[in-house]
Amino acid sequence: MDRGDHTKQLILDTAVAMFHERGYDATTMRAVATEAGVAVGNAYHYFSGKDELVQAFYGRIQDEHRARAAAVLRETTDLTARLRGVLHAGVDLMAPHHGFASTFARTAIDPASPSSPFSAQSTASADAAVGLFRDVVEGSSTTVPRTLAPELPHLLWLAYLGVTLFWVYDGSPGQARTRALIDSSVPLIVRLLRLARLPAVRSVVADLVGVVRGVRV
Amino acid sequence: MDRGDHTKQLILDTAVAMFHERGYDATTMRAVATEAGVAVGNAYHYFSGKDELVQAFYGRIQDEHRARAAAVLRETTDLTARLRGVLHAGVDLMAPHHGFASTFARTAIDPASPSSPFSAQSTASADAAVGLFRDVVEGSSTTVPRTLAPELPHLLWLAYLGVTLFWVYDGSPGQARTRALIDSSVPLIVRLLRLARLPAVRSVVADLVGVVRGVRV
DNA sequence: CCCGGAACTTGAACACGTTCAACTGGGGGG
DNA sequence: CCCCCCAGTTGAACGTGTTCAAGTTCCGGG
Repeated sequence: MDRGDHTKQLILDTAVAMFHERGYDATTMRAVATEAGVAVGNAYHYFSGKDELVQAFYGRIQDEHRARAAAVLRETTDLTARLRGVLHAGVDLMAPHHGFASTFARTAIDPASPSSPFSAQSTASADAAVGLFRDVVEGSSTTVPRTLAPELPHLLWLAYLGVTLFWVYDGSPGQARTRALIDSSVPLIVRLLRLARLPAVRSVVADLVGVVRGVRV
Repeated sequence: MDRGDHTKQLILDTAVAMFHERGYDATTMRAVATEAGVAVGNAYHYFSGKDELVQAFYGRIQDEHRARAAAVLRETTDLTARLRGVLHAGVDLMAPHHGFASTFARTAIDPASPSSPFSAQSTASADAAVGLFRDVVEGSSTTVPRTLAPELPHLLWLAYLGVTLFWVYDGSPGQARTRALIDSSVPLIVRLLRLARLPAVRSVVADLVGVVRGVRV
């Protein structure tokens, strides 16, 4: 633990508090530095830019999500409940921060940004996320068709990203529509998995797996 | 035609040229104004900000896409060919601008931005796009299941947005992977439409339609 | 011919994110 | 005990997007 770690946390906490109070754009680096009692240049000693403050904050949420998801997975082996629980846990955690969610989406969408889910810098956290959905599936009482099994965790991760994107756009009170989306689409996904066993559907699923495999980097 | 329309076009043309030469960030409003032979304030008289230059440029591409798509639809009634043709036309048009595509994605992803596909300002162009996919389906020789028909154009538009997002991330030469994605997923979509008639699949489709209807604004 | 106003044009000024050369202080080697 | 080193810290300075009060040009009506 270096000398400056306390300062770093202080700056981050101050920034997050101000993001909530005023929003991202209205929070200036000067104001964050002043409020935290440091010089503006010092903030840049710990964070390479304003974006990185948001990234660091999102990193905290991801850690917390993994922890809460693990708790959910300990409770049940029902696939629907597991998937639903993990997705809801994510939405629960992000809910207080919906106000500046669009800011994070804006930087995350840029393929060149380190905070993009598909960037080299995010490989570790992306792998962790895919691993989480692997746990969701493998620890469940539902057996997944062989052809689909290897791709399913990655597919569910993409679905989670999609839900997150929907959440960003969701202006309904308490993001109720995102909750509704999860509650209606999770059972649907599980039903689709059962359907994938039908002979008539199988070859389509095989092709679908091929497409998804092609999308992977 | 107002007095200043020529100036407006000149500024936009200059900006687009400079975006290609130097990229978005390295193109300053001062440089655009100087190069176009106007004062910086004048550029702001015609465009409310740097974003709007990109938006205006994208508007041009959308118009061109509609025109080329119409040409494709005149040629064939085969649904696969129609859908494939319309998607490829879009990728063809955007191809020369892949370099600063991420810039556009960055502003378009913000729900508060006028250039977001889901914003109030984009309603007209979104309706036009959904209408385009309605033409794709209705002018084809394939008959679509009744339950699915009302939602299909909107669904295909969302798929198109997805393809566009994939294209933004596609670093392969000539965005070949996006082409491959289109070529493999379009026949898959058409097969899924046929599959939707199976009694065992029907109720799932009904639920799927319900989810999609819930996603709509 | 003149005048009023609207469209158009100007560039200095502002606040911002970011950089960087200079400074400080405390801990470890001589 | 001293000195040196470097992580930690400073704030002025740079270039940016954007604003705005002030000018200029142009057209239509009196």
